[in-house]
Amino acid sequence: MALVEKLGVHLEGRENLAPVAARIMAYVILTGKRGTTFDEMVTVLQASKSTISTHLNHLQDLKKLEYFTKTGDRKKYFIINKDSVLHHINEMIKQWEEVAALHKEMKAYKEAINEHITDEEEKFDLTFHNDYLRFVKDASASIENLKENLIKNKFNL
Amino acid sequence: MALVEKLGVHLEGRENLAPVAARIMAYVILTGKRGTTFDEMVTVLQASKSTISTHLNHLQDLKKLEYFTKTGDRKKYFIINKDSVLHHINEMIKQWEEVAALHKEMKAYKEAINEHITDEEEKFDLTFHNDYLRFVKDASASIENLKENLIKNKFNL
DNA sequence: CGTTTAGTTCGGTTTGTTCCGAACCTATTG
DNA sequence: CAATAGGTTCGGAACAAACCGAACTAAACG
Repeated sequence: MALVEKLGVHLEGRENLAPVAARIMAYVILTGKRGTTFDEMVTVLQASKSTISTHLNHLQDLKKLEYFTKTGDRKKYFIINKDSVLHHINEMIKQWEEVAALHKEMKAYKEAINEHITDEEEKFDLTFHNDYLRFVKDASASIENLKENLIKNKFNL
Repeated sequence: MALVEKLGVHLEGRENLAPVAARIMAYVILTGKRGTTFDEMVTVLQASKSTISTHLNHLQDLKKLEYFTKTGDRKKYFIINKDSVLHHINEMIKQWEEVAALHKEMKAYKEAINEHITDEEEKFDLTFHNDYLRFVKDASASIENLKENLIKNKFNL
């Protein structure tokens, strides 16, 4: 349980989730493949049914959780999304593309203004955006690479 | 101003900053090296002096902003921290180290439990943590690499 | 030494988030 | 068909954050 809390705090900041939502994730991760049920979470996390219900649905919408069932059993057994690592990588790539697009827009804005300025000293310095763009480009490339490797490894096992 | 808002929204989510704090960052970035003053931000961002003051100090504590002065002028001219790209990279590395440490702790916890389980089927599956650890390790390595390159380029210019 | 400039501090209001309980829904079971 | 299991939905309470205005400080100017 100490680990659940610790991991919970981490996830709360990192993925910005509500406290209970983060604890659900933490608990599900630490429970592993046996899966955990709605009732178990209500008991163990000491939260109300409504809170668990809401967050559980939200986490499924975000594709962070999924569940399996057992024949002759109405309960759902929640586990983390099987390709959450891959999903996470894709999210990162998407975010970095967004950042790159923003920097390009800012650069274009500054370049447009620079055209109307004669004094070289007054002109916008673009190195910040250039540095950032290179950084993002390289970072994206290496993440993309990791993604490929991960996919390969998945099918070679 | 549309760009300030757009970039503001982005920074708000990404660095989790308060709305006005994010807009300050956005405005400072888009103003560039000429720098922007307290008063200018009060006017242009349409926020109170107290709000600007508080956030400005907070952003300086976080090393996101710094200022320069002009002789015979009491105002401070705010600009983004000169090595914010580097700072950002270091933050990322630190965060990933944290993630790695957590995964190691979870793995250790699961391994300890596995020892007391005889049925192979019931044992915790550790591939998730192993995948994640490899991912983090590789990601850290490539970011570390980018950092080196960036530093080299800075001094070769 | 009174006034202006540049900014800080504090208390309070507004706004937003997070969680809960109670009522409700829909299968299944005795 | 009443009861139970396994949830969902909604209104509101409790708490936290973000922001503001007013009063304040500290340096510099006239």
